[in-house]
Amino acid sequence: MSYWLLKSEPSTFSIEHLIASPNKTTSWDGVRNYQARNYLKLMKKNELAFFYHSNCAVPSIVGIVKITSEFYPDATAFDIMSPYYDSKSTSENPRWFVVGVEFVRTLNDPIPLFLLKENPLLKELPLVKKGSRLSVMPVSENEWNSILDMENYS
DNA sequence: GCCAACGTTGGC
DNA sequence: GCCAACGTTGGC
Repeated sequence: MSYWLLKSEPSTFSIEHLIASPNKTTSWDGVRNYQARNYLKLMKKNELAFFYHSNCAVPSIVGIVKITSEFYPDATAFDIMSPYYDSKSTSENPRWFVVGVEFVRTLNDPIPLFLLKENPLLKELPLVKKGSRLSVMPVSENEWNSILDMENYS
């Protein structure tokens, strides 16, 4: 059982968008970074992930989601009208993938990035490292629990 | 294979 | 809006 963290810009797709989606479920599309993609491919059904809002006024972990389906090809890469189109990804040889994600809950209070950075137990989390742009990352069980411990103190 | 140039991410 | 850090591209 692994834990994860997924970044999204709320102006593009926020956790409110996820709640408003059919069955509160979506396919996590548009990942176009090899390291992030490789983590997507490791995700197993029923594993949990934090939902993080990036590139906004107060970047924060805002909720928890569950993996509902393991990786399959990202159709947006085949769609010439999509901003995520990639001519090098074909249905015969797909380059990019999605997983299915379902809303679990929002946090009682979002945990802002600056507080995550202050927690010495999270020093190794890629999210808090300078210059880190990774949009899909693993979270260790200890880190997962440490973050949940912060939920009601922020 | 190197690396300069470029485009993107994302905190601030 | 700025810009540092990063990843990718492509000439050589």
